[in-house]
Formats: sequence, structure tokens, C-alpha cells
Amino acid sequence: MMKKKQTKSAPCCPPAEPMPPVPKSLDKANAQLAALAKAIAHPARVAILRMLVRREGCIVGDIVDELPLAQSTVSQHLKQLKDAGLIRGEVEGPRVCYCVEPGAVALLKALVNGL
Amino acid sequence: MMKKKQTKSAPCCPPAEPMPPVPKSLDKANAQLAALAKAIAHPARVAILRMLVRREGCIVGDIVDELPLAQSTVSQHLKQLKDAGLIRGEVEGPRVCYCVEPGAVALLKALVNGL
DNA sequence: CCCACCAATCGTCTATCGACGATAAACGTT
DNA sequence: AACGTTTATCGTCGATAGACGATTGGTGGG
Repeated sequence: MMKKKQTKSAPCCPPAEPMPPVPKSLDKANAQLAALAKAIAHPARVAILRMLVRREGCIVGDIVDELPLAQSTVSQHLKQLKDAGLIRGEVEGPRVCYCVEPGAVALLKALVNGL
Repeated sequence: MMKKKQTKSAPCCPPAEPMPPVPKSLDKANAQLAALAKAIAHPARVAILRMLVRREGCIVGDIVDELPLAQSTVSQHLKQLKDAGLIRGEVEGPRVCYCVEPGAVALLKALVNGL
């Protein structure tokens, strides 16, 4: 019989996209930056992103109990980050493994540094 | 009698704060980054910020007719940027002169690059 | 002194965010 | 097949964002 939590940090996160193209059009770049900024425009999402960057191995519900938020709320934040392309989720058995999309983070940095 | 617009780019923006301290606490840093990100989480605000960075001289209502938005809407966006500390407004006669707060932008870059 | 101009504020409206509990969906295990 | 575990989704609620028109507030010019 299992205990409680199975904090198994599986070795997921396989491909890792190279790096989304930096938009040539100014308007496109502005929209891109705005979208990425909105994705990290909440402390919890910043915390999640940082958490995923630190542990290159992915995590799942570990995130939930590192944050003072309900599971459903964390799931929504994860969805926003995923929709923005900053992270990627992968079903790993019963759990889901999230990991950073390094290219997207690089794009964010490039866009911010290009201000 | 004057023509229409007086696109006078006056030499405002005097002191320029050095650079706000990068928060030591993780939570503080997350909150800081989230707040700054929220400030640029809209294409119009990114456009405004970029516009102000390019022309180190400040501008005012020039911003309004570079954007497809009503004057009041632009004013609100400016307020958000100002509240976030990213820009500074200074009454220059009848017009108001906005300019970038370089330290805040530097802080934003530092926080993003520190992800 | 009044007027024109520029910017900020107010009031309103709709849409989205953020949070939660409850429920559903997927999977491994027994 | 039924169960428990894990995550996503739904429904709700209050709060906030985003947009606009209209109004107010300053300031310089007549």
C-alpha cells in the first residue's frame, strides 16, 4: 500500500522546440510581448514558471502543495501558461507532467530585452 | 494663428532614478515581476513604452494619435504604466510630458532574465 | 477675464480574471 | 469491474480590466 504522495520527478519533457521566431512586425512583436507578459502577470504563475525552470525535470501536483491555492485554481494558472506556450503538459500515467518550453522563455527574454 | 499640432518634443525627463533594488525575497521578486508584467500585458501599453524608449525626448498627445484608441483610453494606459513605475509624467505647460523610467525597465529586464 | 486646448477623471458598459467547491474524466491497481 | 488517485472542467461569484463619451481641471493666449 502506498503512503500519501509519490513525488516522482519523471524524466519527461522530450523535444523542446528550438525558439519561436521573433516577430518582424512591430505590431506582432507588441502583441507577442503583451501575451507573454499577461501570462506571467500573476505572482502564482511566476512562481510556477520559476519552479519549473529550476527543476528541469517536470512536476505535477507538487506545484499544488507548494502554492497556497486550491487545486482547481492552480490548474487554471497552468492552463494560462500552457496557452501562452510557456509550458508544456504531458500525460504521464495518472499524473500530468509540466515542463518549461525553453524557446518561449527565450523569446520572452528577447522581446523584453528588445524594449 | 497656429496650425494644428505642435509636436514639440521638449527636453524633459530630468533626473532618472538609478535602478530600483532587485528584491532579495523570492516572493517579492515574483510580485514585482508580476506587477511589471501586468503593466505591459497589453499591446497598446507595449507600444507606448516602446514609443517612449525610442524618442528619449518625451511626448504627450502624440501618443494618442499614434494609437487607434480614444484619448481617455490612452490616458488610462498611461496611468497604469505610471503606477507601475515604468514611466513618469511631467506637466509641461498645457501639455504633459511622459518619459521612460530607465531604472524600472532595467529592473524588468533583470527580473525576466533571472527566470 | 474669458476661451481654446490638452489631459485627467468620472460614469457606464461588457468582458475577462481570480478564486473556490463540486463534478467529471483518465488511468493504474486491486 | 470497481476503486482511488490525479487532474481538468464547470458553474458561480466578486473584482478588475478595457473601452468609450462626457465632463472637469489646468494653462497659456487673446
